[in-house]
Amino acid sequence: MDEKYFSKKVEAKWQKRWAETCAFEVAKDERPKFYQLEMLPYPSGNLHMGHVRNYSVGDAIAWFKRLKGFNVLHPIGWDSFGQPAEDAAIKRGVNPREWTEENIKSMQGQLQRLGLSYDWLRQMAAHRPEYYKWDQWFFLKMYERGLAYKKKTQVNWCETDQATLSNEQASGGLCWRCGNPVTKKDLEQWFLKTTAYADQLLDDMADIDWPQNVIKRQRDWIGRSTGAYVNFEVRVTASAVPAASEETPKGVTLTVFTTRIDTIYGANAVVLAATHPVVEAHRHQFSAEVLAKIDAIVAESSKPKELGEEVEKDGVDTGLKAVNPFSGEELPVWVGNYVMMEYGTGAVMSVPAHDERDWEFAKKFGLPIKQVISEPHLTHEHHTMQAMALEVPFVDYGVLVHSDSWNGKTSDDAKKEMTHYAETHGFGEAATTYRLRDWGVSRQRLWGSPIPIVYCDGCGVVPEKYENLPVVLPDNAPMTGTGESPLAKVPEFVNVACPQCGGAARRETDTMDTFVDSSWYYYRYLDPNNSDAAFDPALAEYWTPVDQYIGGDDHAVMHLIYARFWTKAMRDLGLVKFDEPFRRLLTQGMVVGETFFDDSTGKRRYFPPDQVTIERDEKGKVVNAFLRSEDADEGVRVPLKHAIERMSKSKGNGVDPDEMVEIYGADAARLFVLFAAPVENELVWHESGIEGAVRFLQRVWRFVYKWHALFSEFKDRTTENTEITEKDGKTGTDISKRLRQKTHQTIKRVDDSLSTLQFNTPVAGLMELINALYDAKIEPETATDDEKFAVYEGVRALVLMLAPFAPHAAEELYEQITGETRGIVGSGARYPEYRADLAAADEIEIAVQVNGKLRSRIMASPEAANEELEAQALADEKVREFTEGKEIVKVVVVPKRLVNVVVK
RNA sequence: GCACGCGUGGCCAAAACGGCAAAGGCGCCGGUCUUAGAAACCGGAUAUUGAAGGUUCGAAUCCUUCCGCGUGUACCA
Repeated sequence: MDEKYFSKKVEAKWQKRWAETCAFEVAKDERPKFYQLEMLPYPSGNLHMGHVRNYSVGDAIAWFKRLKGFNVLHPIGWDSFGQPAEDAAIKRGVNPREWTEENIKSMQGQLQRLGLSYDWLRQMAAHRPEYYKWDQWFFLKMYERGLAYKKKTQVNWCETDQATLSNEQASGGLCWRCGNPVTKKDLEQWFLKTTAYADQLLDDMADIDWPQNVIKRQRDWIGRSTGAYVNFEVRVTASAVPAASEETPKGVTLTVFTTRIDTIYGANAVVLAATHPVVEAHRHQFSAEVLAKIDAIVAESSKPKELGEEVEKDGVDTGLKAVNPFSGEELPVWVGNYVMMEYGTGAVMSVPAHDERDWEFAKKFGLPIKQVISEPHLTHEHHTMQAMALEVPFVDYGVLVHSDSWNGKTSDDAKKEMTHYAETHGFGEAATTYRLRDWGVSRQRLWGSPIPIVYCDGCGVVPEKYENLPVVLPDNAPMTGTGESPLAKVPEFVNVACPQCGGAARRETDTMDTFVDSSWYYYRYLDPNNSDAAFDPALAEYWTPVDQYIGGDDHAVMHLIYARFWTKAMRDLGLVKFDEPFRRLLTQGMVVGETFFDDSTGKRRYFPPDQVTIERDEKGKVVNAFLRSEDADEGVRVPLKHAIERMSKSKGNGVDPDEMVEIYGADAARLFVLFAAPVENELVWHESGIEGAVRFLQRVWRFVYKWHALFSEFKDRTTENTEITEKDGKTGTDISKRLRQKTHQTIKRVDDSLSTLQFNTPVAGLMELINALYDAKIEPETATDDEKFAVYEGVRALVLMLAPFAPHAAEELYEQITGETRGIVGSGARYPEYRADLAAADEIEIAVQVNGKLRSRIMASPEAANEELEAQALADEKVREFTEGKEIVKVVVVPKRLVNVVVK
């Protein structure tokens, strides 16, 4: 054993050993399984610290579960379709496939140098025909079941990326990739019917263990709201219509969606989206002024909007009238810019007294405001005097007033009864609407899975035959970056015989959104080489669902909704038997770093840290930062500002994982990343922090080095039954007893922490344990048998518990102390056994307070009765000083913790 | 604007049910070693837990208000 810890040597040795022994390759067996999954990376060519964090966490869990006796499936693959490959092709003229394959190769090397315990034989890559064949297979299955369909719509279009975006990808009106505003464009698109599963997507979240914020975002995204459709009959009044127009549309009704049918007596108008069909149908009846206004609203709404921009209410009275079916009142029909055709029916009843938007609208256009819901205790007032003027809209539930026979009902009751009334009278029904839209999957891109559809003049839209899959991407498509489908320019691809009639036909030239690939990749890992099916359902039955999924929360609505949708569709195809793919989800925070910049010119100019001189005060707080003199213009001291920002090359605060591994070792890098902050928090990268991780590993190493010769005399060292008889812990010295106590407390602490997905606290626990081993000051030469055993037990446990965080070092140390050459994984070593009797002290310290202030401590057995503790506390000398001559009001005893004496 | 989350030494952070005088790491200070520094090792100091009220025998932990920060979201009827 080397006296010092050399990370490179240890890591090389164990990476080689693991590979040779196929240590992490698994197959179905008798053990309980654990499926540990991390979000697969896009093969950009470079790993960044965010990946390191994600995969270090996953690897820690994988190791922990292995030590706990599970058969752990821990795979990795490549999300290798997507835009950057195309960009590289356009910019540098490289072949996207070759570019992608090379990147995969280099990133795999980076992952291996980190020593991540993946089963490499299970890798999948989305861009390979063996994989995307099954994208197409699924697409056809969905097509058969009506879950894939084509329609012409306004799609979200990013001018910068020249790409269509799904609703999820255009959230907030900004492109998810480049952050630029999104515009609208009319295109024929393929859609997957995510809305068919809207209720399940919402309701099944009750059964999964996910972070609250992700669940909330999905819930908001699906946006189910329950209410009612209510029909308003449209009338055209003579006065509002140009004289030329004679026709009075008969039987035209406007259906509005409302969640507050109880407020219907307060409606002052029906407001329509500018593109509402009823508006379109009556265009010829509107005055030029009205038409101009409507067109202006349409034009305005298709413009890109800045994030956070408030759009002022606008609208126009069309002159049409609609009849409130409850009150019979005739209401004006307006067009309003705040009503969206995409939601509900594109028509709302405007109730200004009880809705903020309607309130604003009514205020702007001077429409009447009538209160029909009252706070319960004010109901009486509303009936004895005129409605009091509201100062703000009253949007809460309450009691109905000014609503004919419904007066006095609560909002809750009225909603139910009025909906029922509308139903029985044929002018409405209960209804549920969703914000969730179907998933637009067509992309006018090359680097994705071709959509397996053929257009035949004779037969129309024809699905490709299953036996013709995969529809392979041609290698020679011209890439122009103009936004047209590159595949359309490849005649050999486009021109094809119709699968149905054999006649001349054309292929669909759009490809699928790359989120299709990531919707089911975790099933392909189960059976990566299967050429007859996406995977064998029998394997899925053993390995899936995924037990623990880890990734960034930027995928909270996109990937995670699509993957859930896909699983439900697969379930209905009979491929899996569960509803949810990911039992437990963990979202890790960003890795950020300190940046230094000069913004005196109004623009931020960033400088890498090695060009910066930092001044600190006596406590170490940064007070000033300057551009290092040799890098600045002569004689000028340039003050710099500093901030904590997301790592990026342009800001000079990026950290290259390879470099960290080179300098400090993979173990230290991983240990630091796990220790520095709770996983879900931001992680601020400090170079000094990783040095601390190295110091800790060295500290453990030194301790093992000091003892390993002695341990080698023990026989059968892999278990706790050494020749040194294990004592029951009661007969040993105080020192060995205390050490064993710390060891067993740590065993429990680390176990509990890892089970609850905390990674920083168990590392702290291991640090405390090594500190305790040093602090015990036991020397190999002079130690008693008890002490030797206590040290051995502590070290062995420490090393095993270290494996999830620093596996290479743990393996090496384990071999050194136990002599086991097959290693931790190879020998199937288990997590150390916790013994509660040893973790508990036989005498514990009890704090004694007087009036809540700590005044003394007493020693007592953990089993001591409350009365005993009370008596002992009252008898305590220091306590008596404070209770002397005072009346004891009461004594509070917290078993095993403290006694509080309350005096007056 | 709305919703949610957070605020603990200079920094990152830990503390089941409210219960000891608030872990661990980084940084800082001192010492050993060294010609000196760095590294390494050893030792040390550092916190009325954002503010103000309240509940309680007892509050970092619960409640109220305020301040500060972060995230999500935007006319969803």
